[in-house]
Amino acid sequence: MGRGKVELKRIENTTNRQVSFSKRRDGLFKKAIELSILCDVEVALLVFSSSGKTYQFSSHDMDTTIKRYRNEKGVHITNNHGLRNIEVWKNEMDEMKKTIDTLETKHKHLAGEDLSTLGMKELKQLERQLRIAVNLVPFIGARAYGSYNVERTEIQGNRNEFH
Amino acid sequence: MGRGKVELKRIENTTNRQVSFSKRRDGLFKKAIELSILCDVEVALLVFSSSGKTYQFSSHDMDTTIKRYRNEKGVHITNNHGLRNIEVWKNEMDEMKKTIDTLETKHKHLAGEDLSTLGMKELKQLERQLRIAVNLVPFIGARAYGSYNVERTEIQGNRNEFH
DNA sequence: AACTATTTATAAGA
DNA sequence: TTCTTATAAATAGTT
Repeated sequence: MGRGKVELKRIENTTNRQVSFSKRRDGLFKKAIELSILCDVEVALLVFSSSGKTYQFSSHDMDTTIKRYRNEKGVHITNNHGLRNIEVWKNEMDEMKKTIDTLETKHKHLAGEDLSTLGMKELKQLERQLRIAVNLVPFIGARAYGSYNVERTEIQGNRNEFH
Repeated sequence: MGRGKVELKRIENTTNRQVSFSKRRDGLFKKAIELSILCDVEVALLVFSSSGKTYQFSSHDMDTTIKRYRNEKGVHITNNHGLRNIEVWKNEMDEMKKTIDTLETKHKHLAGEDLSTLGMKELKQLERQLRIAVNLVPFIGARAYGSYNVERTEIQGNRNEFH
């Protein structure tokens, strides 16, 4: 729209380019403002000149508009990715919680607590394991420290039988 | 530029407003593209229609351009909120990992494994705990099942003493 | 979605 | 630069 048509490519003449920039920049901002008012929409426009100057317009609030853009983008790309990662993390944490639960239960059983939840079979197995361990401890102790006094506690299971 | 001049205010007729939006939006994006190419400058344009659709153009890269804007504006107040949450999660997971490690080690000790890492004091304590447990099991078994045959395994610690 | 009468933007010239 | 002006481009209202 001028005395001659212009090709859509960088204007090589520096002066012409700068003059065109000035005119077209003003025009663009005017159009952006018009669009936002006439059509009642949210518009944000950022222009950085090659000399480093910043020109901006935002019909609402630049940061809010940028956030809105980021959110919409994020929902598409980042969020899917991020959510999936979070999902993985959650699962990992759930697994860890289960592991901790299992270990705590086993630990309690080996410490003679909460045995009422065990069946006969499990109890027998636990007893066997405890007997092996209780025999192993003084053996290891002796090997490690030479002198190792075993506890004098009576082993109840050796004296009493239940039928 | 049409059959009539338009006042710079919201077009009240919905149809007209939407048609104008469509035409002017296309025009604005065209102008933005032309400016960036002809004058070789960085341009970013965001438009959100009232119906929620997002239209965007950026001559370089939207995120880079937004960052450039933020830098110039000195807005370094990024959302550390999300990162902080992730940090909390990470710490929580680290704690859980530690808990699992500890429980696994204890579990091994109670099962008579890895005892060489224990000192004399810990060995004695472990032995005491095991004796209590091994006595407790048949007692619980009898209470729960009435008839409970104790294992016949000899308790080594009862026969041998280490000095 | 096309058309077209007008307005608006702007390239080149002064 | 800024102003002017011829012409290209955009678009409001119409079909």
